[in-house]
Amino acid sequence: MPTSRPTILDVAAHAGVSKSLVSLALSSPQRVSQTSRDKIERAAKELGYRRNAAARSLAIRRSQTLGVLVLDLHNPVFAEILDGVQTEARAHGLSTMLVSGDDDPALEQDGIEKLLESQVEGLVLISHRLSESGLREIASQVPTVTVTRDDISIARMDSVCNDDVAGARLAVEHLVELGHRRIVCLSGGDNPVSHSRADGYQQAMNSHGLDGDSLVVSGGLSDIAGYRAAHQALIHEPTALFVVNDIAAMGAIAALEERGFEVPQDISVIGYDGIRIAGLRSINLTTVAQPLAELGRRAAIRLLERRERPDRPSQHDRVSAELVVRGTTGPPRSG
Amino acid sequence: MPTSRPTILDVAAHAGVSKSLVSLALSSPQRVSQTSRDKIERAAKELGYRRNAAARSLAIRRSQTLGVLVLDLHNPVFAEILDGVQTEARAHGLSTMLVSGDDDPALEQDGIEKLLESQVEGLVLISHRLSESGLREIASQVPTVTVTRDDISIARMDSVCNDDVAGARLAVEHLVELGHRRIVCLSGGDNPVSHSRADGYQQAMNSHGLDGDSLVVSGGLSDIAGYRAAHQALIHEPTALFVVNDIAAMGAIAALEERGFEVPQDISVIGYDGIRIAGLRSINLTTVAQPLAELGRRAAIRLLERRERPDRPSQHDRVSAELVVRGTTGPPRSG
DNA sequence: TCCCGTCGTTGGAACGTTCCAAGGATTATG
DNA sequence: CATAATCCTTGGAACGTTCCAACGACGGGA
Repeated sequence: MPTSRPTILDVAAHAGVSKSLVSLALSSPQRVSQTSRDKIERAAKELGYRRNAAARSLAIRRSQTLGVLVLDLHNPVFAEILDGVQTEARAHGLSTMLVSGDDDPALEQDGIEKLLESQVEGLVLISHRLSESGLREIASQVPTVTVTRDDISIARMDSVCNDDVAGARLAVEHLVELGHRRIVCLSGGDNPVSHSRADGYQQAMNSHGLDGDSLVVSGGLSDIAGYRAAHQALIHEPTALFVVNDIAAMGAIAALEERGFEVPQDISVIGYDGIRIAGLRSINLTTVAQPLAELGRRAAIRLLERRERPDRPSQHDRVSAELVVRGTTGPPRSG
Repeated sequence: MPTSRPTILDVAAHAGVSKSLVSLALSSPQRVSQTSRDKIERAAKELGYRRNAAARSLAIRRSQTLGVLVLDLHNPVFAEILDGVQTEARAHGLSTMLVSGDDDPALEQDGIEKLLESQVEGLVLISHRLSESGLREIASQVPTVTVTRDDISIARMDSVCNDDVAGARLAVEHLVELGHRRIVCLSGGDNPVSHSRADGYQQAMNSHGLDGDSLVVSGGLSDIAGYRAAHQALIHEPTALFVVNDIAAMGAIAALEERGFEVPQDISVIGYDGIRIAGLRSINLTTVAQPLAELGRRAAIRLLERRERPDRPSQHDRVSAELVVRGTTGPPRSG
């Protein structure tokens, strides 16, 4: 700030060597003599030298950066996925650049534009809402992987998801084992994820001969949506609810308590996602947990692979979710 | 990816004009003729041209980017603060680059290094844990503002905080108005924020002549810490708890319910921070809400100001917190 | 003794932009 | 009709790196 930052030339002059040698000392120290190395190190420290990432990325023609787009920073799953991306990226010497769509498609588009201008070497899209053609265009320019969605398949684009159908079955199995029969599913409305989870529910119910007892109430993915859907579900006197995401499950529990039902004594509730807060003592939600960080890690790995081999076939990873039994499920009262 | 990206020269050749004109058309279109502008636009679209941010930032000698360091991505307040930073930055045509310290001081240091190498034009530190000398060095290189902490004052560094003492008083006032007297404070351990909030509690208790009833139990800022501290607090038969942050308050509520107390009928609980999840139906926590996005917005503004006038005196903003009454506070049973 | 390989070092070109001084064309002014 | 002013356009230098070909010095093998 005081004056402009020192450059490699300043360091070179100060150390009495050429700029090339400074550059070399910075990137592969073992290739310069001990004496020069010392001089350079000292000079750099004295001047407070710091290399200029822009110049570097221009020269080497790669940014060493991965771009990450999240739909909305407030979505609690995002931080955990991002964690995985960052860990893996860091292990390979890459930085990550994050932009948030803030739930606004225009900003989302804008953010991607920024990332591409920054020459990111790969793009992780966590719950985007781009059109197929938009995706196709992006994927043609840079290695891209979508996390959480795999409804669109595009050449040169990979995806990483959990197996929603299997996960939902896990949830139902758990309830059935506890002795429940009248299990209602609170679905999250019209999106691929909710559909798959509702499917899994249906399959599991059928395979236990509970077709007659099965019922899907469609709501939304939010707290309030879960709250409302639970009120509706109560008409059918369920002994357990399978809610397709944790946040909505939290809303559902609020509704049940409001109506005087105790969870899990009167009605059991199981969610889906495995977000951290749902594990806090005051909620203690039984759920099907996605390995969120693992999703992020895999996404980063796919990107690194495709960077090596841009034309390798698309890969669609499925990681399996895991039942986490906590305090909101138990045997039914009369079971 | 297919071949290397088109550059401004490719566009120029394709449009039959000079590179300089293309550059001009991109930055100030009104200064080139209609015909050239059209040709250039068409050429750029056809080639899928996208400007190279690295080259640009090298040439103009500024990155147009703000750096943000967060202590830990999982901290629920972070997203909301970041929101404010991004909104403000965006309004001024700046991007933001986020790095997370992941609760590890080495990574934190590393992240800052990365940001500085990227020539960020300002740095927002959200709950850092740097030493004073570390801070001083950073602030000497780039406009810096700390959010959430203002215990260290350094030339050329600004800070943005809420007024914890006043906020804590607000909480106590609320409880006193409801008729509570035996109000216990669950503090968050040995950090500046917790101390200030406990101070505010003490002041408010004194000013209502409740010195005799005041009691501070020291715990931590986590869910479990709140849970444990609540158990301790119960020994003193409080009618209300003031917990210095929302997450710990959630833990405290869990403890109370476990011991058979109903909230707020038997014991009222009020938190501090105003994190979004605590407002969900299933928690519905009364709290003192910091204007989190506003904190972020202000931080960005300070940075922009200092970018203009690097040597203006340090400014320490205090924004005021606000009482948000929800479902966990009410009149005491016998009041 | 001469040549060759190795080691440490160097200047120059390149990366893709922006900016500036200056060029040419056209129009306005005396 | 000459000159000035305006508008649009241009080439070249700069930004701070990395990389490459090439250099001299030095030691070892023939």
